[in-house]
Amino acid sequence: MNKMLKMNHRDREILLSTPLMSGLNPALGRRVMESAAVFGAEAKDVLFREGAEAENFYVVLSGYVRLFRLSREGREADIGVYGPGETFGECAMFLGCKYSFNAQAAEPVTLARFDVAKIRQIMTEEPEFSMALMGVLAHHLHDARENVANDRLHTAPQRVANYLLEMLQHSGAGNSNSFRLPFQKSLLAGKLGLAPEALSRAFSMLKTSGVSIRGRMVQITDAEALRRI
Amino acid sequence: MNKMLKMNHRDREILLSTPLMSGLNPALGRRVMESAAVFGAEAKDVLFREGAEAENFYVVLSGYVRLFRLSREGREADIGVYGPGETFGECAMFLGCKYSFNAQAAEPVTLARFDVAKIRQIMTEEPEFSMALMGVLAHHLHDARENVANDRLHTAPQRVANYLLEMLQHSGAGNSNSFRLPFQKSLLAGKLGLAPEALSRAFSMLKTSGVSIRGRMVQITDAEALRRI
DNA sequence: CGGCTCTTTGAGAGTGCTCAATGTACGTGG
DNA sequence: CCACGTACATTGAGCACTCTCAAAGAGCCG
Repeated sequence: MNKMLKMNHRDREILLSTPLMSGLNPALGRRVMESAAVFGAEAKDVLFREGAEAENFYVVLSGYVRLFRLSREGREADIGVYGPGETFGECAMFLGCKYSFNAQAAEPVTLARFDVAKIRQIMTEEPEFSMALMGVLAHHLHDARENVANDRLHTAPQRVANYLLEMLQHSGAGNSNSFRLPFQKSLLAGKLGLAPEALSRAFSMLKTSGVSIRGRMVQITDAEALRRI
Repeated sequence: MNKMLKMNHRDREILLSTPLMSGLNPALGRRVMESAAVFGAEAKDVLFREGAEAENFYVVLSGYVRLFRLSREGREADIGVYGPGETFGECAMFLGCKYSFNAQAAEPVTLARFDVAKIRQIMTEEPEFSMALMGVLAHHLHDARENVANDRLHTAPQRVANYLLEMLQHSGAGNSNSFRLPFQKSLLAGKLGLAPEALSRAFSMLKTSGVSIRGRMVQITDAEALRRI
């Protein structure tokens, strides 16, 4: 658990193509990279807990990470799921340096860990980096609000249909009509604010709208019908 | 509607004590202020629509503003409610300069409107301002995620109890056990993701936990009982 | 006092959760 | 290579919750 790794060429490449870093000039990119260290974690490893002192934020290099909050009775609610190229935990820098949620590896992952103190210094000197980070924050904000609206406006089958259509866009650029779910169904259920059973039932309802599922493979024969759900 | 006003001393004072501006050095504060104009709007006036070109963001000087999204069938879901001293619409600057939600005055309001182009210029030159804006973004992000978790973890009476306890903190610093709701109950219902009827029922359930309501006045006789809900 | 809006109350239906049991996939070890 | 075990996924039944629709009540401003 939390095994330190040497940053290899591939890690570096992924980091540089991240929304956080892709726009930076080469010198600045190198400087930011120097405040990062790469490590691996196993499925279910806790990366940090709500309330803990935030000395780092993270970028996912491979695998998926789950952010969630706990109720007093111990029930969990997912707040977001982040995959390769995405940043998480950065908001704690501006919220009293305390994490406001829990983070857990949903599967074996490799992560880049950034040092908050060093990054904060960079921000005071390099507006270019601040702009990039604001972009990330704004994007996360947009996602979170979209989640709120989605939960409040749409039923389970509608949320699932939306998700499938979104995935269809992002994979194969629209020419293909099938793709692979990027992670476990139970994780997807959490991301959509559903119990696993509800996701399962939603999938079986969508069969009548031209969706077929085998394992993680999804095939969509009638995207129009999905949009009408 | 959208009546332009001259910025008076009081407006200036409120703006300067805002999270967005309170930390800035005087010269920078003046410069930021110069990119703003004050105006008033009536209840239900639309300030901007989802998808519209974002040339401004706003700070509330008085009254409350409602942010919401629309479903295809025309149902509305509130994403946030912002009051005096709070910023909204700033995220659009980083999302292709398109607003991603609708904004509407919930009552007569006065607002400061900031010019995005000028502010963007300031950001490239003044890291101090960027830091402040990142603080605002991070805070909004935190609120939005808290909303998601709240919706998914808590029932209507629990959400209302949470809200009342929060309000009790923020008003009177804890020595008083009563306060006034800052806006209409129907707006509060929307903010909490409830139909007005559900809010009403939640209030009447909370009567047995030492909450009494008359109009907008709330009295809490047993805060401990509320916490246990 | 009358008219309007906001709020409350009631009844009914839809939606998703919990719990429990069965099915299925995958990885391990015999 | 097959048998087994474990974790994941599906299915069913019952229940809790909140929405919708409809009507009655309260507050506010003219």
